Amino acid sequence: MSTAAKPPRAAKVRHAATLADVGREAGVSAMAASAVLNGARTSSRIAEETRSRIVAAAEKLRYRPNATARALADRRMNTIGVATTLSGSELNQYFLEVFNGVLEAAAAAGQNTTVFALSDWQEGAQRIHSICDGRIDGLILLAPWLKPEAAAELPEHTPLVAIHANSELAGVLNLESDEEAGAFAMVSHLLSLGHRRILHLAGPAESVGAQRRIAGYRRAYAEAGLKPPAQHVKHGDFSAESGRRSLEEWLQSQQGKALPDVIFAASDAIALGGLETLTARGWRVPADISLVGFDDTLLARSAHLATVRQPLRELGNRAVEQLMARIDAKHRDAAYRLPNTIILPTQIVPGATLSVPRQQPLIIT
Amino acid sequence: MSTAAKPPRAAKVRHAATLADVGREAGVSAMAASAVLNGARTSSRIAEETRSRIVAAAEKLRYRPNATARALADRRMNTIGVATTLSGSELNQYFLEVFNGVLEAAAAAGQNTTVFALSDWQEGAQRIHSICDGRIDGLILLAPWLKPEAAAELPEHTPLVAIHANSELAGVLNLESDEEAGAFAMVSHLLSLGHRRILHLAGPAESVGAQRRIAGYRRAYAEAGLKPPAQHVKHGDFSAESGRRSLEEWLQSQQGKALPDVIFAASDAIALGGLETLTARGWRVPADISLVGFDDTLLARSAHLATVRQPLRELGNRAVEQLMARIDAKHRDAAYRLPNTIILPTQIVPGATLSVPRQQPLIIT
DNA sequence: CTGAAAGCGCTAACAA
DNA sequence: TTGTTAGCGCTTTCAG
Repeated sequence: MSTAAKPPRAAKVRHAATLADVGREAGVSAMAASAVLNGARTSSRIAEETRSRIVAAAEKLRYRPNATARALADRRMNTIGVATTLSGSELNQYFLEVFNGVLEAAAAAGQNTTVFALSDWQEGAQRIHSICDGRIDGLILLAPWLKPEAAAELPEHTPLVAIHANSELAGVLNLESDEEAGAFAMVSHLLSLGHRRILHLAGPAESVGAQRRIAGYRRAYAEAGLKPPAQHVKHGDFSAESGRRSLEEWLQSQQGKALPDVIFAASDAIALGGLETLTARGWRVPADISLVGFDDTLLARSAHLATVRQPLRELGNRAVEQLMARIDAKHRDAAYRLPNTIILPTQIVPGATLSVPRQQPLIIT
Repeated sequence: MSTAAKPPRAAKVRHAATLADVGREAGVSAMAASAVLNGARTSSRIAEETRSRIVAAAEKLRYRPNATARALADRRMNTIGVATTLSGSELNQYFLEVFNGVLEAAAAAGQNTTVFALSDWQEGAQRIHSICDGRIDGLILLAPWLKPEAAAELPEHTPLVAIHANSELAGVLNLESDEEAGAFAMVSHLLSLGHRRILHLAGPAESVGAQRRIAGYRRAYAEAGLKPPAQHVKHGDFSAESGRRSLEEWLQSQQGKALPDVIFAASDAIALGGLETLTARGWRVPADISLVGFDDTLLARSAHLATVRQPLRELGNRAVEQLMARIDAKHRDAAYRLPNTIILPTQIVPGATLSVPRQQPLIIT
């Protein structure tokens, strides 16, 4: 046997050279190496000569700092999480746009972003707890649907921010856009164009977002001194498939009556689904019937759909900004569970699917 | 002063109760707690009585395992990374679809997914190194464009898998779809419908993906015993904006000549951009001119664009599957840098934008 | 200016 | 069956 110090254990997997390796190579301690290579505010400055020896050694050994070790010592991963339900097959444009905003702002703040795809919000607080285990410094909840009981169980040690939460979450900032005002503005605009029979293809009855769009729809009629036609709000979910089916069902139930002047869909996806149904039945948009959506996703823009713009990307930006503020506060040992609500404005987007109503209404067959 | 043992340091930030806390509470050691609460294969089984005491203590203290500590000890984060360039404003449907596949497969494998948004592949290997620092167990490179020099510098200690790499990467599995065959099949189909003047709006000349589509386009003519019309390949990039502009430019350069029978775009985005240009000039699709794309993104499906399907979601699935195999191999101390190539088939997707050519060609004005 | 020591929370090996 | 010891790689006091 030689005198070579045998390693305490056959390292399972070597990640790369460590600070200790570098120190050994340069003939200094690991902390000297740390100070030079990663040292943020290690007040003690290292002599120029030592420093260059260390740098050379690091270079030679291809030293790479290990993020998990640093995270353990710092209690900080420099990573934020985004939790959402990416339901099955229908690709979610809403998610994509918000996510882009998150990515953008996170990158600007020097943070990484990890995505947690929940199968269902009902697994809720439990799952969220298991996410907040040190691997992320803060979490964005994207359109969470949590029961009040679940909300009370949310982790306390990780800053949380929600976007379009379906109910208030104790101690969690909620970011939203002014959906009621957006719906109000759009429907008022439709009324001012002369439309009267406005069919609203709404979202789920339990969704506050859907409720707010309906409220805006009703208020627009009210403030115009008009009454919305009976049976002109049809619930479904926010998907294209739902838009297709739900319009079809509605039309079947209204045979022989007048075709609406315009369809106001609660999402772009619904609108595009509805468009399929209209086209399949041979109606032309907007000559025979106008169509407007809600969200202003890329899909809408590419279809030239008139819609209500929600500032999706900006919601993502703002969520990150607020989350970072809370993370920093926590690390400064300040209060970081600052509940609050931020509401961004919505806005009407013109498009090729909207024009004035026909003179003579068509009849539903 | 009381006799209370003062803590060694005022804990900067408490994550949650630790195993030591739980052990103390239950009157056992931390490793007993570890064995009970997290213990995978800690052979020594704990007495039932102790176990329940530990579980109770954990419950009471709301114990949560700390992911970073575990990662440091295990050298494993149970997280995979996806690196890509998400260029500026134009939302990337290609990314969304692949990413969905990745998320799906990663979730099934119990892994999380973190996204690294590169500003540019040219920062390349350097940036990728800084990503592979223990925070992820493996990395998927999405459509990387790396110079050979950069490719040689890729990290060795982290398994890597590429999707649609623009050049072979030493030691990195590359997943792709058969673009040449897809283009060949589509153009052959167009020819069989009687189309002859097929304008190909291609991608960047340096992109191998673009080159392969062009190769398929040429081979289809060749195998049909025909010659492609002169000046009927126009380069651009893969975006809608490019499709718009590049078709416009081409049309301007071809004034007075016959309008092509059909446009074969190298991406759905290009096709949709081209559609705008055609519509703006008053041409109807497919009555006046047919249009087909490439990719089969959601955008194409929603526009009923005829296109060539690349199995984007499946590419994401497969990338994760292969990556996991390599990560596992590495942890078993087996070889994990297994270069290879996997090519998935492409397929023609019918759509409303394709019909037979006009009898009399229109003239470009 | 530099090194020694302790600890972040967890796990694997070895004693008891 | 359980506790002890020794790290994973890095940072941060605190002495020298």
